[in-house]
Amino acid sequence: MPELPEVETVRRGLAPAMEGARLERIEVRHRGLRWPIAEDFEKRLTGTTVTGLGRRAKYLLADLSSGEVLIMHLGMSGSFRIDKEKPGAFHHARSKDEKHDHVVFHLSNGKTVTFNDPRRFGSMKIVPRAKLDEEPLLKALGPEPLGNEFDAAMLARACQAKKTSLKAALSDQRVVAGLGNIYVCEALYRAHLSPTRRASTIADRKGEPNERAFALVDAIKAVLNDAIKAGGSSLRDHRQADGSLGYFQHNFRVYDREGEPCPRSKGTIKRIVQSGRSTFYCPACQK
DNA sequence: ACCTCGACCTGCAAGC
DNA sequence: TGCTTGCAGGTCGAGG
Repeated sequence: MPELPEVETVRRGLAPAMEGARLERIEVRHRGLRWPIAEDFEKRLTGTTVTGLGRRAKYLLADLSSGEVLIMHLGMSGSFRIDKEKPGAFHHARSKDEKHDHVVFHLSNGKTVTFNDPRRFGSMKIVPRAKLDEEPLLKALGPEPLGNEFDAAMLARACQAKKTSLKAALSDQRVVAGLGNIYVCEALYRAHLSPTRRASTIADRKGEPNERAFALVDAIKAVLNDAIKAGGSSLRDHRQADGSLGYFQHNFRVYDREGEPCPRSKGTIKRIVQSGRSTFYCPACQK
């Protein structure tokens, strides 16, 4: 579920609860995430204060007063929940939703932040801040799509020598960091570009961006900004409900709409498989 | 060096 | 109703 906009929405939801709070107690109920949670995880976190909560691509980065950084990834099915610990309250029986609560952060402000992840593709890792730029998880990541370094010239250069499809290139976190299956489909739709088109066709022989590269960069930025905006409003709704973060509904134009009419042409949305993942697009208006 | 594919997990919906 | 199958928003590492 979580691509860049969802992770950013989670970050914005968690920041008010976590920033400035001390981690009083860490409860790890299941160490078997994508990689096992380190044996010294609880010890390294307990007693430190979260000084800031940031994001790089789909990773959440919690800055700690200990001089370390907690790196978290939501995988496919991860989410966070904020609960207010009511002193002396009965705790109700564990519901089905709590079955996959793997890590619980008990904060000094009386709140708890719980990481839930049914499929356990998520991950958590602590690294010294001084070593963050050598961190293998982050080192190979391409530019942030909403940052200034991400532009048509850069994208064209990155795609110039590629033999793969545009879909595969945009899904590659080394080319641009934070897009996933949904937003790649949505961005290509907005840019009127076919997911099967060779990535190198957004550049000329010299690697200079062409019209398609400019359209694509604009589409990527627009679709991400729209989704973050939608996430912001869903945040307000969700917080009152059950505090769960990481999940919100928006209207995709092509994703998961196989067989439906194209919103802007006479075409019908088609589903194909590219490198093992579903791609949705309109063959009539995406060239 | 590049690219594709299987593997890691659980849950859910569709089909029989 | 129950079983089986396929599919899911990610990414790493093996193998071509």
